Amino acid sequence: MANKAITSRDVDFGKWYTDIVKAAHLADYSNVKGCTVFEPNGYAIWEKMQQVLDGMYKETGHKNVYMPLLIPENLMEKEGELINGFAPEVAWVTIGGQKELEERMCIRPTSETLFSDYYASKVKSYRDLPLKYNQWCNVMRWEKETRPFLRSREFLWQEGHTVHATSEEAEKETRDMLETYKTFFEDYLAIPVITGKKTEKEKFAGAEYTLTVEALMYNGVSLQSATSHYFGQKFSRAYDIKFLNKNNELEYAYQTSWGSTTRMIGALIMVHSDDDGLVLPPKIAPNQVVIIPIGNNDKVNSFVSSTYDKLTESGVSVYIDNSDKSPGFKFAEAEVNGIPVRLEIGERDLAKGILTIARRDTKEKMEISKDIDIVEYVKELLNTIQSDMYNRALKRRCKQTYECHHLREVEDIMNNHPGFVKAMWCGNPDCELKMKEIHGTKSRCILEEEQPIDDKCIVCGNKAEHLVIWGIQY
RNA sequence: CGGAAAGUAGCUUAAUUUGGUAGAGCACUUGGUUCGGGAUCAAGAGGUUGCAGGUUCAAAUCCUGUCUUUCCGACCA
Repeated sequence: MANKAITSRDVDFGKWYTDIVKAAHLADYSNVKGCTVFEPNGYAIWEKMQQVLDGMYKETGHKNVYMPLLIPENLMEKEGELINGFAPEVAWVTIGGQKELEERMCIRPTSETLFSDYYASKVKSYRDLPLKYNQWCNVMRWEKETRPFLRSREFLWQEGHTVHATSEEAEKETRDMLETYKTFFEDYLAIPVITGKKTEKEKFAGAEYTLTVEALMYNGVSLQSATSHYFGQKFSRAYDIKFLNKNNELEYAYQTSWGSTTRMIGALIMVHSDDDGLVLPPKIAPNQVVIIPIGNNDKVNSFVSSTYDKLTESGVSVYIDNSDKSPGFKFAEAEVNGIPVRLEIGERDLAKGILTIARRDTKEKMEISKDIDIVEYVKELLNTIQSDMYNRALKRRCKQTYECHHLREVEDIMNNHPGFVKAMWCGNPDCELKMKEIHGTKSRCILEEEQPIDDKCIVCGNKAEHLVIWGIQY
């Protein structure tokens, strides 16, 4: 039976999304537009994401730092493209409501300026390089339209900023971090992604180029999910980050930055969840298993606690729902919250020598012998759920990806059943603008490794340069 | 930032048209009986009607402003 508090995702996807956010207690609205409260369930997912990503960064030689929240105006403006790109959404600070500070300051929308200024003072020699830093923090961008997780004015993220002695090394870093994101999305979030290069029009303000991880949501809308930028010497020239190379020549350093945000929680919802609530992939679920005792007697209680101990010792995150709600209520609540595996332990089953185990993703219920090696069984089930979730998402994305050779095909697709459109492009920004007239279809990224599917641009018919994935974006 | 709609208890809402003691269901608290798909009985608590002004003997209701939310455009992770 469907959850009464949740609108069906096939009826109204936008409403369904916010219903899930509220029903699963991920976030709540505050009195400031675009600034939400991260509730325990939502924040726990973020902590898990942080834990995994942070481990990956550390393994590849990155160190965490923390930069100030405020950026002085003169620092912000040194690199022209960045400030031009961000100007409309930068929040400036006033004191006591009206009084401007002696030096105007803004709340960071991103921290390239702060890192670059810092690096300028630290980098003297090729021996100082590379510097590979990352920070976990909040940033503020004054968006017009907001949605929990997907687009908020304040959001949490990680931003990596690195400096290198050569362009080769910096470009490799840009690629490596893109791969890290891809691995994280596919192996942990169970979300298949497409990677590629942003067009000039869509790239990060101030970057030489931007690499991106793009995912397709259940409703066929695409979501830019993480980005990795190569800056070349753009920022080092603006901020004067110079070092002496091995030939004793003064040279500007090469930089990168890469980021991923709490938007990933939104992606998790829109790819996997259903009308009964959240569905979490086991590898990112703060709680992987819930044990629901049914009835209250010594036999049940001792079996529950020994099962709990075994699972906990083996590293499975598990909790016992000991509240005095009815079993049916607990089942429904575990489902809304997206707990991957539910173990129902009751007198009736124990008498028969069995346990009931249910998986959240398929809602399948199985009866297993109570003498089975529960740790092994649960671990295998968690792995199965993880890969099944990925495969289902991949299958859906394949179904929602279309090769197009004519604009009218794109129009037909975006009208009736949106998704990723693969089509050739000549490289002219005017053709991107034309494409945008079709329900706001934008280039998501340039596919770099796939074979061309046509020799003409789908918009103007001139010689095609790139195979591009197009989509309607969040 | 332009266009549209909404805001009454934690949630869903009644009373707004025609100004006159803000009422219910779910959730919550206490006690009992229950417990294998959102249990049930009894009692109880919870509101300056988003906020600020104005009109009036009287405002949830009418007027003005403002904030928040949702949808549609423009901007964006």
